[in-house]
Amino acid sequence: MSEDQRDLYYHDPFHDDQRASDTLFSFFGPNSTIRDDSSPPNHQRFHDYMGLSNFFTGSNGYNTSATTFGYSSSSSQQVFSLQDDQNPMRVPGNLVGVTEMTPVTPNSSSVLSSSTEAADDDHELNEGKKENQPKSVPEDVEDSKKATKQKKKDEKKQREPRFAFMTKSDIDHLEDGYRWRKYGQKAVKNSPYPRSYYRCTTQKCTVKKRVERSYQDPTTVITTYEGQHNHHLPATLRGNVGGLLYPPSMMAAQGAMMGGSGGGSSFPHEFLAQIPHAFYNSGGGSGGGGGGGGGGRGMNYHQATSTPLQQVQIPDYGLLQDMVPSMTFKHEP
DNA sequence: CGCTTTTGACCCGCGC
DNA sequence: GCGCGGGTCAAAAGCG
Repeated sequence: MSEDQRDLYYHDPFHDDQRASDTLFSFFGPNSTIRDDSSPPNHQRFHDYMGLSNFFTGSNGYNTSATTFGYSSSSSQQVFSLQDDQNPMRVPGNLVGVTEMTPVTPNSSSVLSSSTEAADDDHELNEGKKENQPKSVPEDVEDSKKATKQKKKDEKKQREPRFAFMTKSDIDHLEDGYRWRKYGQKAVKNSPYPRSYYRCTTQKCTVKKRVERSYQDPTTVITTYEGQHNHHLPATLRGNVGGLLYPPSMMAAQGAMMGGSGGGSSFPHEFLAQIPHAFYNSGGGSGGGGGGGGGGRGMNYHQATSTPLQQVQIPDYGLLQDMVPSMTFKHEP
């Protein structure tokens, strides 16, 4: 694991106040932070989200977001956080912070500008690994294994862009509209909580995500997405429907959180769920793809706490130490 | 029966 | 070179 990740996991996200206050700054500038002190209706917040959404969806791609952040794509990582000063969020999962982690690679710009391609590469790599690294390696495969090794060396660290965020939730695996298959679990050093590894079950989709609970704040779940979905939300979900997670008003808009109306559900959880989607599939939400029927059953969100977020901070990301954009996110009761 | 989860083993990169 | 830790594989078990 790279240092950035290590920092994410091992630095104290919630207690290193000084650090965060030094690094956090208004994401959209003083007048554009997500802050609804005057308790505006939800759609007002979605207007605020627009800024964020535009930021994410922008004109497609990581470079855009990178430049929006004010630094080039050669930067290792980009971070912003959502901050809720005191007021409780009436949502199952409270979004705490979001982090985009671009690949740590010499030519990250190319990855950023063609992340789909990168995803395919990764897929091929994985396939190659599967085929060429069986548990018991026949001798005739040895050469190809070496070749693969060399190839991998050459292409080393063609990592997928990563995108991490923290949520306040009782459950680890928050529903985000996609289907995931768990493929591993590891104990995390210095943490009593294991880290789970998930892969998108959609064919040829190489998106992965890691889910772990913060050992500093067990109520906080750290989710890290890696890769880019090359498909829309699955039509059916286990106990959920994409269209429920993403109301048509949201789906119809370009990308996430674009809907001016917001359907009256200004859901940080939706926001949470949409971030990777919007980020990776900018414009992918066009046409209200996830129809799925608007109302009916309540969203099948797992029960999560509504614990007020007090001092919420993004952790020290090491390489990002001088680049920690943030925004304030207040929610009226 | 098909899909998902569990879990031990393995691979790999990195620091010492 | 070795050990450590993160990430992945894949067989077996579990589940609906």
